[in-house]
Amino acid sequence: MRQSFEQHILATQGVVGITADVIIFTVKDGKLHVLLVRRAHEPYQGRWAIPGGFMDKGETLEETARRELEEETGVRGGFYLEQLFTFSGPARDPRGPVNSTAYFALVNEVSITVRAGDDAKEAAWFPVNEIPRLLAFDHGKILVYALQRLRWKIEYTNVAWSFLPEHFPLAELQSVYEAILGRTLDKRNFRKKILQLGIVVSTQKRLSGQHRPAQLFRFKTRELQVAEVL
Amino acid sequence: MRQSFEQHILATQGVVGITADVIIFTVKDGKLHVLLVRRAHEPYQGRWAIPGGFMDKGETLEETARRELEEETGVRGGFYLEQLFTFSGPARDPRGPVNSTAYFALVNEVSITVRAGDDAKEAAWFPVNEIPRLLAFDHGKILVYALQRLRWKIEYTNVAWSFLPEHFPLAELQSVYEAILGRTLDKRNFRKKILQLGIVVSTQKRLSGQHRPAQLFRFKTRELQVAEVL
DNA sequence: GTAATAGTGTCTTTCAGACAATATCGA
DNA sequence: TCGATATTGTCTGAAAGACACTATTAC
Repeated sequence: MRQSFEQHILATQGVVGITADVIIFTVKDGKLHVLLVRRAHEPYQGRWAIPGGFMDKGETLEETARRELEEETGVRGGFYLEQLFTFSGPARDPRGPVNSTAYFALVNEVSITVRAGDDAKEAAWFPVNEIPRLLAFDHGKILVYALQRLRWKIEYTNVAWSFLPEHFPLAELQSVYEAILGRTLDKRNFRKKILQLGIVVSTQKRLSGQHRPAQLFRFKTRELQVAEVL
Repeated sequence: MRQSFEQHILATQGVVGITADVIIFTVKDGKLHVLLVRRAHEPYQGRWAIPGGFMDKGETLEETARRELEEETGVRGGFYLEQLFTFSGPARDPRGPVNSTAYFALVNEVSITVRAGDDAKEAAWFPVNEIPRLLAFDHGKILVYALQRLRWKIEYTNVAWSFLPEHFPLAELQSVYEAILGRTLDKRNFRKKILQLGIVVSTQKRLSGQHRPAQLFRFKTRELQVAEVL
């Protein structure tokens, strides 16, 4: 029975590669960045690409995505990962049909150390408005889609926690929002809204430079919560 | 080169079945319905399931989904189709690993004629709150997810067009919203909001029974548009 | 006291939501 | 004129968005 099932699959759909690609975002220096890798092999050798890799036997797609994320960044937790879309079709990869399920990951800059994975000879952060025009495969399209989703997500949920350390001043939270949305926000209205939503709670003070020290906050929960932030 | 790519895939990921499953929604008799099929073969023979099928060579997943949709309902256009999520993992199907990409389709009741497809011996509409407890595979979970997404989509976009004919009275649009959201809406507030949004435009009058005839409206565009309806 | 950042309050306008009476048609 | 459905407006409360000054610290 198992045998005939496999044969049926091979006969009707053929051999299809299955990959998980992970668009890894972080906020660095007040700007939203994406992690790209330079491809070490054909096809698209030398082009920048979204990190990804083939599914292994017995894995789920999410496990593949987590594995790729760890290989590239070394994060061990405290990040946010969400499935984005599955891209398919015979023409995406010259080697043959490949189904790629894209995920996006949001990581805190300080919790990671970038390193190039297997199939890549180089990995680097790119500010989202300085991304190379030509990426490998259809990765340009995928990136656009991921950005849209991220912008939506940051406005309607509490995911911003994934970019921040446990404790942070509100000004830093605001700058995360500004980096992702690409516009400045009014400080008073922002604080009012965030505090009234109750997604953060205040804690102690903060050591600081030659100016008034800021109060530190933390997120009430570091799991996805729907909340109309903006 | 092609050969070694296929061999590499087979060695590392094995043979993975790829299906597109389509959750087909319609509004009938003022209630939201889902189309289910009764499985003709093992596994889960006799159980109700979401219609779906394996991808063919050279197809995209969306083409597979459209094909399944047409097989089951005969619709030829005027529907809405959107990718939902890709479910994966070695344990979903006893025959072996299967990646299922779920789509949801919204169709106008009158544009279709239900018929059982290949792998099904029967197809039927179920009101969403009278769905059999035990569905095949993990289809119960998938359905819950689809319902969430549909409820979100109807509140924030103009997709309601997909359930309605070209011309319709506002009361019918309202009943679509009520069927999907599962609560009644105030007529005055609903009309105010919809008209002010400008997603529908008025046309002529309507022949009717023994009461005041209603004005007919049509959607300004029958393509997805973001609009905060409710 | 100065430089630097943190923190706070009011006003206006818009919109969601509650609520009930009149209009028009066929019979 | 009755039965049935269509159509319309007002009020209230909540929240978004514009806007500028005071507070606290290190030096």
